[in-house]
Amino acid sequence: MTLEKGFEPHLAIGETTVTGRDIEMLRAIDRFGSMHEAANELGRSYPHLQRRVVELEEAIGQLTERVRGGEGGGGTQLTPDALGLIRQFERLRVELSGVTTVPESVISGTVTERSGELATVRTAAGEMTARVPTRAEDVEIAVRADAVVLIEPRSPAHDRTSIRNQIPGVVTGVAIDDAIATVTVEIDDGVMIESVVTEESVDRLGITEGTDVVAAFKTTAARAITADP
Amino acid sequence: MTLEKGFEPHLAIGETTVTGRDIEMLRAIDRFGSMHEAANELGRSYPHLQRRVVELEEAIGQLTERVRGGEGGGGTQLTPDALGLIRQFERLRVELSGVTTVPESVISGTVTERSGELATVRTAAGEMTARVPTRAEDVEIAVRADAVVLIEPRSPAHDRTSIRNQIPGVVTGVAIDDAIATVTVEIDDGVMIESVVTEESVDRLGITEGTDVVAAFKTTAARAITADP
DNA sequence: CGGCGTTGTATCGACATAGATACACCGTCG
DNA sequence: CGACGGTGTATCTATGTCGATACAACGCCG
Repeated sequence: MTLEKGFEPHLAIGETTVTGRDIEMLRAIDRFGSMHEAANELGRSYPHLQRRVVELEEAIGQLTERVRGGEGGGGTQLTPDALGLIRQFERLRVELSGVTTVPESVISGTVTERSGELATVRTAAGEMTARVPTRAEDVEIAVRADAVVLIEPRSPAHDRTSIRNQIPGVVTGVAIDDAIATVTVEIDDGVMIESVVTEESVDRLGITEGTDVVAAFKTTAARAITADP
Repeated sequence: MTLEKGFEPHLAIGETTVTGRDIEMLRAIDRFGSMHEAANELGRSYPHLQRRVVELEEAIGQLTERVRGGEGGGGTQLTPDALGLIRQFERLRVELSGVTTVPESVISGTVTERSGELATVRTAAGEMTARVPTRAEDVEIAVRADAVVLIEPRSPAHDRTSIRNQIPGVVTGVAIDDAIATVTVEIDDGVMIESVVTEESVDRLGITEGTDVVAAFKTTAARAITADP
């Protein structure tokens, strides 16, 4: 039984929310220069589509230049704001899909010290700092693999960065697919951290199975959730 | 006009998808030990709620122990699988909400070279590498602020890490809230990158307005979308 | 000046969703 | 043995969504 992670993005302003359907609609309007043809293409009714455009504009501001009559009967062009809206939505979708496609490492531990939203967590692989939104004792720290940096050991001056969690380990696996490598680092017996890096970085740092590396990640990229409820 | 980023998470298996409403329902059943009281609490009709439980179980497997008659008239208890499902859903929600709560930086540029899913992008602030899923020419690179590392300039050996994008800039703003700082770095005239770091890092690196820093992020954490729809 | 293909608007009907109601079934408890 | 409070199920109805239809308004074009 494997459940597939999914999501539906939206952008909200006041009562109205811009959905994927709206973006699809705006893109069709842009493609055809006509709400009528857009409605046809999408298999939607023109009256509702037109109504929706007005509704969005009432909430967000001008999104279209609609002309009635004239050459070709008229038409509808998107404003730069509308194009920006489409891009913003697409960025949101891409970033969210990053969550569902990038692997995540989970490390359990217990909170030893708190400071605001941050906390120090004692784990099998040593102490780490993470964001701990809820008041919790036993936690699981989750780190996205694309937030994990691999550092060559014995290279100096790594307190000169904002990366506070730097955990030495040994590479136990390297899987390369289409110029992107997923590197598994064992930071304690049976405790793994995954990192996705470019194939170029793997080559440059000479990473293969058995290599000593430091797996590093920012405190703000590590999120803890309570382990129990 | 600021649009608030949002999303609706779900878990899919075959035709049926588990929504936030389903999770809310399961949690209410767990709280009361009774589907009837759960329906009351949520203001939902018992028949549909009961039907939905059966539907979910047909897709996922046993989620409840439902007994009819007996002490207190019977009742419904969640199985460990159901509790695991709730946790899985909650974790997905937390991961996704990371995207909507952390600021993103957007940098436009044009693709100059491709290698698999990766590409080199020329921007006003120099060349960067990013994930570019679609075949695109003009792109926008989006980077999450919690993936941006701040590095002290003139510190050596930063080719000894898997961070390929290292862009010098000047700090133009530091906003501290609850031990977490949002640092704005100007990497070119009017082009900003935001980074969220701990207050501790801000102090340690001596970051204030006007400080020279290097804003760095991994290629795999930078995602590009087409600028033209 | 009429035709054409748009935008704008009112209205109807099909359909899905979800609450409301009613009732059979079940097993313990007083 | 009947009351009680739960599960299981059929059915009706209110509601909202969305496509379908119809028609007015508009302005270029032949």
